Amino acid sequence: MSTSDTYRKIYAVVSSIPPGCVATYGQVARLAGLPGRARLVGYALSVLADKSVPWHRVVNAKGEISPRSGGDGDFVQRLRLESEGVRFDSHGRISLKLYQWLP
DNA sequence: AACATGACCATTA
DNA sequence: GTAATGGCCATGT
Repeated sequence: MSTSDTYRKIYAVVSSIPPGCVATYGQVARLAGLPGRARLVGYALSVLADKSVPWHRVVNAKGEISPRSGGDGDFVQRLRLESEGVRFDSHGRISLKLYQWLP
């Protein structure tokens, strides 16, 4: 098993998140067979450049968008989610109770 | 090989 | 509600 396989597994799980739903980093890690490696999910997405992967549907455990080093990333993520029907509350957070993906 | 960094999470106080 | 701590591991210097 090489590291690329691990990344592909993560991308596969993220790609399987249905529109209008979100998943947390820890959740993606678990579904990818990597319990406790939530940080790798974040890292995998940070180096991701594949537009076919809906990375914007992945948020942190607080239901908030994680700030990133890139430029417009966090801003674009919010716009994309709202475009899919996901609503944010006054605190800029998502109601996981309503939108979290339950496979 | 060692060290620092990073789109994180859960627990504890 | 906030703050600090430990665990996780790929990448680049």
